[in-house]
Amino acid sequence: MTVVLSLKNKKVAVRMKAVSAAETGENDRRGRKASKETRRQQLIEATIDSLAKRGYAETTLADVADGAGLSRGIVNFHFESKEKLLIATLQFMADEYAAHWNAALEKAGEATSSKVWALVAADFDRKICTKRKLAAWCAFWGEAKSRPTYQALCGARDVKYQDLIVALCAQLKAEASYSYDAETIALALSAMMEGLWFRLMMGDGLTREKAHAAAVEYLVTVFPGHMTHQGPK
Amino acid sequence: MTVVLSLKNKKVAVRMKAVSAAETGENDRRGRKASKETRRQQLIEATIDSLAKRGYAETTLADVADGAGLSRGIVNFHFESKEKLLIATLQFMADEYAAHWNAALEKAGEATSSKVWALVAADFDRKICTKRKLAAWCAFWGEAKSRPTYQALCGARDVKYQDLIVALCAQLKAEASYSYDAETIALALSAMMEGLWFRLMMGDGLTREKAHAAAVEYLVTVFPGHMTHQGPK
DNA sequence: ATATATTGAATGAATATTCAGCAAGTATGT
DNA sequence: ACATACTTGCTGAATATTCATTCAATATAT
Repeated sequence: MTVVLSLKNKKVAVRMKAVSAAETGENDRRGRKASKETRRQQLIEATIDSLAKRGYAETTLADVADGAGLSRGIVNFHFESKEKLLIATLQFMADEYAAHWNAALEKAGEATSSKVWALVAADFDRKICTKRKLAAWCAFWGEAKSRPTYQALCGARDVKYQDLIVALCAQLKAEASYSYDAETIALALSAMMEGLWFRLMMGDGLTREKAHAAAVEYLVTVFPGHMTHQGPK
Repeated sequence: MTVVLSLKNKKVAVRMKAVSAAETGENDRRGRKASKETRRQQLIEATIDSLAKRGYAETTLADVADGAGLSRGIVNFHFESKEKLLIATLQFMADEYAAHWNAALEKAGEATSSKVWALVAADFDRKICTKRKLAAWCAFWGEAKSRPTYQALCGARDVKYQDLIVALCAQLKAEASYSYDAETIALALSAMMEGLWFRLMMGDGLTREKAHAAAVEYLVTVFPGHMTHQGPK
């Protein structure tokens, strides 16, 4: 009903094209099928892609939107700002990571050694340990020091995780009277896993399997009474 | 009577004093005395500051110029572009790091164990291992995967370093017939040191000393025939 | 019909880059 | 000594670019 200026005729023509192009193919992404939550998730995935491919500094909303096959303004509609999209993305990865190691802990046996083994294995699981996700983590790490919000979510292994590792190491020490300080060993172990992640991300031909093997070697060496190369005793 | 130039708020005042400053002892930075190389170095230091303080994404040429107490156009005059300034900065840090561990290796004794000990100690030396520099490294890490130029310089421990560590581990193994695979141990060791760096940078109250102690604990455990907590045997 | 999701052009803010000009030094001529 | 032209480091306003954000128009679903 609203009357349009002369210039707008062009615009309309352009839009018509875009629409008909959209109708032809993909129902899944185009069309209005997607729920709000689905669309948010789709945008988060596109953000991880962009972070992995281009790094934090080069990640633009345009790239995210393109990656999701949607239009330019879409992010500001579903998230309020770029900043909020990035925080939601980081939050998602942190939640996923935490859920993953918690699940691994559930499935592990009662024995302390089984728990430690399971936690280490979880870190090198295909689901978590992909180049794509490691690269996205690393993109955030680079910015974390100067942004409290990121820092809180980025201590990839958060306080709860770190406390757990320390407690488990202390338990192992008590069981077999190893001589080392539990906190020191726990620090060394988790630092090593982070370093292995980092190397995987940088991708010098290091594989997940080799990285896991290095971590296992460490376990066997430090906890000889509890671990073998094949698994916990 | 000396001119103080630490406060950026007084930019105008400082600029005015350029003339009189030349007369005083301040001619190192102000005035026209600074050689091209000196000025480049000054700008590189300001860049490290900015990276450490604001992260890669938030580092602007304006901030670098302000940090150096110079004018806006200065970076494009001495370096050609922002990109080239950043590469020069990374190159500087990589050179400094390499020079540092090479020097440590020189000073170390002939024994293989002394060399390994020295390399580990070098990584946690005050000169290299400051929060400022670790933060700058981390800023580059985040971007490295998507930029070949950075990636080449960022494998903080480069090919030469990695080969050296592997060779030393193999040597120790031969001397005392440890059972592990030298490459695996070398990987674990260097990954752990990188992880410790990372944690120091994130700064959860971890100190250089504690980090070094964790690395030493590892050496003692893995090479019991060669190492003690106090040093190589 | 109304509400909701989506589009994409327009806007504006941030910031890298350019460049004409200034000033401090230096060389040459008188 | 002094003057003149020339070089070099530097400045900062102007320009160009990139990109997040906004919003009116439009499409789709209920």
